[in-house]
Amino acid sequence: MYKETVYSAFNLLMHYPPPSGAGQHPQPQPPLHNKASQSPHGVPQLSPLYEHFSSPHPTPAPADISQKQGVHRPLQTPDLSGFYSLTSGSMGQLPHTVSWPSPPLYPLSPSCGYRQHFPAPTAAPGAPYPRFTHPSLMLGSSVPGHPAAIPHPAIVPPSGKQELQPYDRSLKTQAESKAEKEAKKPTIKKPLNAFMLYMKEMRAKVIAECTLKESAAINQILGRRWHALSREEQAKYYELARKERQLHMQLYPGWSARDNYGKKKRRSREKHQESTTGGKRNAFGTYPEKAAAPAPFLPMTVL
DNA sequence: GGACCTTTGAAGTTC
DNA sequence: GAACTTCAAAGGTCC
Repeated sequence: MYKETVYSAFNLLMHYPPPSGAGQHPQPQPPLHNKASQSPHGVPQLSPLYEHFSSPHPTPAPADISQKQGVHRPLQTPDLSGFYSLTSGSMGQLPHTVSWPSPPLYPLSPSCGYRQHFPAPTAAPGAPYPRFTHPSLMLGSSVPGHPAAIPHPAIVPPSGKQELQPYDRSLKTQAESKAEKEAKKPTIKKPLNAFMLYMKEMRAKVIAECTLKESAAINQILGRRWHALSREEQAKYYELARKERQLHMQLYPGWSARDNYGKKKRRSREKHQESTTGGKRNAFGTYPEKAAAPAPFLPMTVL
C-alpha cells in the first residue's frame, strides 16, 4: 500500500512540471526574456520591499522552461543598489541556476494532489498579496528607535528553549562555570534565506490544505511549490532575505555563520556513505526503494 | 533528549 | 574557483 502510494505520487511528479503551453499549467507564462519586465540592463524592476506585500498580486511572472530544467538561468539581483549599502558582492543575488527537485519520497495526501501542489500563482487575480509576517522583520528592542520589546528571533538560548533553572554554583569548578557561561551565551542564528522565509509563510497553508503534519513531507511540497513560483514571486522572498541579512549584519556585526558550526552534531560521514551507496532514510525512518532516475524533462512539443 | 527526515539558499571549509 | 559541508525552520519519528 505504502509502496503503491509512493509510486503513484512518483508517477504524478514524473509528469511535473506541466509542459508550458500544454494546457496543464494553470497559466502559461511568457518567456523569461520578456523585456517589458526588465530594466534597460536586463534587471527586473522591483518596487520597494514592503510595497510587494501591500499591493495587489503582481502579474504572473515570466518563467521559461530553463527554470524547470536546471539550465543556467540568468537571474540577477534586483536593482536595489540604492536600497542596500551594506550588502556584500554576493548578498541577495538570485541563484544562477535552479536544479529541478527529485521525485518525492513521501506518499502524498489525496487532498493535496497534483493540481493542489501547484496552484496558479494568480488564482485570485487582483487579490492582495498576503502581508508578510515574518517576525524577524518586526524589529525588536535591540533596534534603535524601535520600542517593541520583542527580541530579534535570531537570538535564542543555546538549547533553543528557555533558560535553565538556577543551580548551585558552589558545586561548579571555575572551568565548569566558564564552560557553562560560554554555553549559556545566546546563540545567534543564521538569517533565513528566501526559501526559509517562504516556508515559514506557507507552511500553515500547506498543512491546512494537505492535512499533513510531517515537516519533511511538507517541505517537499513547499520545495516544489517554490519551483513553481514565478520569478517575480520568488524575487519578493529573495529581497526579504536580503533585508534579513542586512538587518542581521547591523545587529550582529561580528557574527559569522562559522559561529554556529559544530553546534549540531550531524552524521555527515554516514550521510555521505548513504549517498554513495544509494540509500537514504526518509522521515519514516525507512529506506525507500531507489527510484529510477527521473526522465529529463522535455516540453510536450518535443515529446 | 537529540538526531534524523526534507527542502533551498547562504556561507563556510576543503582541495 | 569548484566542490563539498553546515545550518537556518518545522514537527513527527526513532533510538
